[in-house]
Amino acid sequence: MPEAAEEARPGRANRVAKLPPRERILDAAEELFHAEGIRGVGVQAVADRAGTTKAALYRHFGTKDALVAQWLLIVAADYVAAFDRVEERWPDEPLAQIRGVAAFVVDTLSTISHRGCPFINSLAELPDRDHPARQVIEAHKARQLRRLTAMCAAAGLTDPEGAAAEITFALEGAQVSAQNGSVDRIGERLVTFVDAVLVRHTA
Amino acid sequence: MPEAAEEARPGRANRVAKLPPRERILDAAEELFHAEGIRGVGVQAVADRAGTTKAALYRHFGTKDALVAQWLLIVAADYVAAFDRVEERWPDEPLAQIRGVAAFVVDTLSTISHRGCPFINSLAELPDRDHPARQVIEAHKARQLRRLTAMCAAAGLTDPEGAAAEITFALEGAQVSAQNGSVDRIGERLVTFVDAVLVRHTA
DNA sequence: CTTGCATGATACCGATCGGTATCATTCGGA
DNA sequence: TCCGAATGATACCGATCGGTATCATGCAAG
Repeated sequence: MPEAAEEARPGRANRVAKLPPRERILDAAEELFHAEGIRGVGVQAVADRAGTTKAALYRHFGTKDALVAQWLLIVAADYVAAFDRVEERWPDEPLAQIRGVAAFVVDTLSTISHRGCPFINSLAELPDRDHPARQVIEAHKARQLRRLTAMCAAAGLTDPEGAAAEITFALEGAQVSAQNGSVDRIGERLVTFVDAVLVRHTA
Repeated sequence: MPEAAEEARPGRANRVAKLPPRERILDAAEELFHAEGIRGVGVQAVADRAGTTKAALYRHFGTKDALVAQWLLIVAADYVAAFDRVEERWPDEPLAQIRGVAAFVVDTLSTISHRGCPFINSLAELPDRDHPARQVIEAHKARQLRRLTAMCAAAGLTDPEGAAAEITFALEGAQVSAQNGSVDRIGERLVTFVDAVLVRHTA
């Protein structure tokens, strides 16, 4: 039974084992960049984790910075998918959509256990405003705020921009607080909090 | 006029010129770590900026990690001083104290122009939970939350812990939003927001 | 005046960094 | 079947990293 060797490493590994190198590298990058930080992980470590070599990594991405940008593009796509999901699940119910977005962030709070939001962390690690990953981050933040504002407007809230800004505060503050672990019961507090914002902005 | 040479470099530099090396190093570290990130600044660069040498740096701090911890201790002391100030300025007026703390954070929002909160950034750059600077960060966050909770309790708010947690969300979320620049008029929004929290938790 | 300590300058250490070059192997499509 | 592209392995490059050792200077207290 030769294929039994696939279960040698548990979890993610065997699922990834036979993917093309580009996918394996992105998978390894996601894991390592998030766990150790961008500047704390060398390209050799990423290649090793992906079961390939530095040469293959540079053939596909050309630069470590480009790899970082590609990784953040994937993370951003997860958020886009989450917004799509809540819009599909509660059509014509913008208030439910907003609560759905908050619930999505609450879910990520446990997933990203104590290592925080990849975008916030990357922003701290990439002070260079010309870094290719910065464009990805800014585009993501702008898109998220735009969709949130649209939901607030559709819900008939007074001052949709203000409501969306406050909700953004709360979402990002919750992720930071979860990272440093000083505040407990963050998920519940965040939901309560977003509800309060919605109520206050309702005529 | 020999002392006229002191005004050769504008701003901070001449004030620092004749301080003992330890102070100059901490001053340079504060500037560089915040601007470029901890991992983005080498000890040689800190020593150069301080007008001294690596040898002197290691004589005083022993380790780069220890220097980072000392730097964060100073930043934390600034926050402690801010809390002391609002308590001294509005004794027996806890609501005014809380608003004063929020105003202090609003002030820092422009000071730390687009480079974010040193604690949040350092947390992203130091994934190692045993890093000496982590203890400084955790102690700071815990102390800040404790004092904020005490103010909320003194103000007679229902659920002081909840109110303090929500205010913490807002303060940290505002700093992150200021860093990525996606949200405008952050200062006003933060003040509005904290007021709303106080109102909602008032019986 | 002299002694002693902190400082500044410099060279050096091994390790690791991002990135490149070379070459044998493998594998899928014509 | 054969060919060409993609892959894996490995060695190498210059630069920089955190950290150490050495030594001459300068300054301040005895």
